[in-house]
Amino acid sequence: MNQKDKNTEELILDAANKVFIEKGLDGTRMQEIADEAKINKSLLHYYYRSKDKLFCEVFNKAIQKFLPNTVKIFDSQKTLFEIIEIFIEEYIGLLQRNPFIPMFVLHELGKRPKKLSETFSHLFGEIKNNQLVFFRNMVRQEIAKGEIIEIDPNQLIVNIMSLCIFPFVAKPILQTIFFDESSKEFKKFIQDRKKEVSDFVINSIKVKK
Amino acid sequence: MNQKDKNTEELILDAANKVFIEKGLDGTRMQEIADEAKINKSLLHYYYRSKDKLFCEVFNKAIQKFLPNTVKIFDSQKTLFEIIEIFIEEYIGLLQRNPFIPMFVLHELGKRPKKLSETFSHLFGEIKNNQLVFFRNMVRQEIAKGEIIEIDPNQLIVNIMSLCIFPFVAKPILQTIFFDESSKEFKKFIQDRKKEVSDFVINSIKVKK
DNA sequence: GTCTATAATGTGATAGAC
DNA sequence: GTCTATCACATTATAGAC
Repeated sequence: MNQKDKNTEELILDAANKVFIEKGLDGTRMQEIADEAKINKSLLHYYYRSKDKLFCEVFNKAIQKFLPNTVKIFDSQKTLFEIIEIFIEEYIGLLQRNPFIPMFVLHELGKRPKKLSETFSHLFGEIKNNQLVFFRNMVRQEIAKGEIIEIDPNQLIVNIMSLCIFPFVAKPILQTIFFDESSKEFKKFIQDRKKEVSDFVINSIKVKK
Repeated sequence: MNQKDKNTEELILDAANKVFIEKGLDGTRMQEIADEAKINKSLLHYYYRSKDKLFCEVFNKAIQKFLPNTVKIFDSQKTLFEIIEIFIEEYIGLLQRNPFIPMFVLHELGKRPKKLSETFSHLFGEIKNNQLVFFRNMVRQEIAKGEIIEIDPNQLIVNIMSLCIFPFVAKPILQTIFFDESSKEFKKFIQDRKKEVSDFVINSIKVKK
C-alpha cells in the first residue's frame, strides 16, 4: 500500500512516527506533523484528540519494535552459540531498518522512569519470565558443561545489547570521529558489525580446548 | 566551596547543569532553572542573555567530560591490556559520577548532526589525530606480535565504548527488566562491570598460547 | 544586582462554517 | 471529514523601579 492509498488517519500516524522519533516528544510541534502529513493541523486533534494521545500511539509501537523478540530463535533446537549469532544478526538488521528507534525509546524512558513498569508491565513480564529465564538457564548449562567460561548471565546479556544498540545511539559522534562524516563508511561499519560482534562475544566466552 | 559561598552566576550554572542534563534542551523551562537555583527568573537573562547561550555553556562542559581523556594513560609505558583495563575502570568511574551525561550529550548531538564537526572540531581533532592514532598503532603492533587476534581497531574501540556507556543510557529499562526497579542492585551491577567488561574484552582479543 | 510587571511570541486545542 | 479563525495558556525575553 503506497502513501496515496492511505486514509488520513494512517497518513497522520506515519507522519507522527517520523517526527516524534526524530525530535522526541518535547521537540515535536503539532504543526510539523501536519506539514509532514500534508494535512490541516486541526485534523490531528480530530483523529487523535491530543498530542499526548498521538505520542502514546507512536511510542507503544516503537517500544514493541525495540524490545527483541527472541521467541522464534528460542523455540527451535539450537546451541547457545547459534542463538547468539542469529540474535545479533537479526537484531542489528532490525536496527539498520529503524536506526532512530533506540535513541527515541531510551530518551523518552529516561524522562519517565517511574511510570515504566506499570505502563509496560505486560511487555516486560513476557521478557522477564520467559525469554530471560530461558537464556539464563541455557548459559548456566553451558557453564556447567564447560563449554563457556563462568560469567553472570545478566552481564552477558547487557554486553550483547550494548554492542548491538550503542552504535545507533552514538551515530553522529562515531560518524564524525571515525569516518569524517561519511555516511557510506558508517553503513559499512554497521554491516560489518553483524559478524564482528558475534565473533567478539563468542570468542570471549568460549572455552578453548 | 559549598553552595552558600557561590555567587549568583555559579548558582545559575549549577542549576542549569542539573536541569538541562536531566530534561534536555527542549524539555527544560527557564523557570525550573530559576527555582533550582532559588533566584529570580530575570537573573538568568541578566547573566546569560538567552536560553540558548546558557545551554551552550552547559553542553560544552558536558561534552568535554564525556569525551574520554586518555592522554595520561597513553603517556606512560603500559601494555595494551593494562591500558584497556585502566581505561575501562576510570571511564566507568567517571560515568558513575555523571550518570546522565551520556544520554544528554548523545541525544542533543542526535538533533544537530550537521553542526557537530564545525563546533567541536578542536575537541575531535585532538582525539582523531592523537589518541586514536596511538591506540590503533598499538593494536596493530600487538596483532603483528601475535599477542591479540586480528581485529579492526575501530571495531574494538567502539566495542569498548559500547560496553562502558550503554548501561547508563539504558538505565531505566535495565533497572526495570533485570532488577525490579532496585536501584541498589543496579549500582552493584555497574560496579561489577568495571571488572566484567575488562575481562570480557581482554578475553575476547587475547591469543591463548 | 535583583525584583515586579509585562511584552511578544509560540503552541496545543476548540468552535463553527462548509 | 476538512477547513478557517481563534482561544487560552505557557514561555522566552525585556523594561523599568528599587
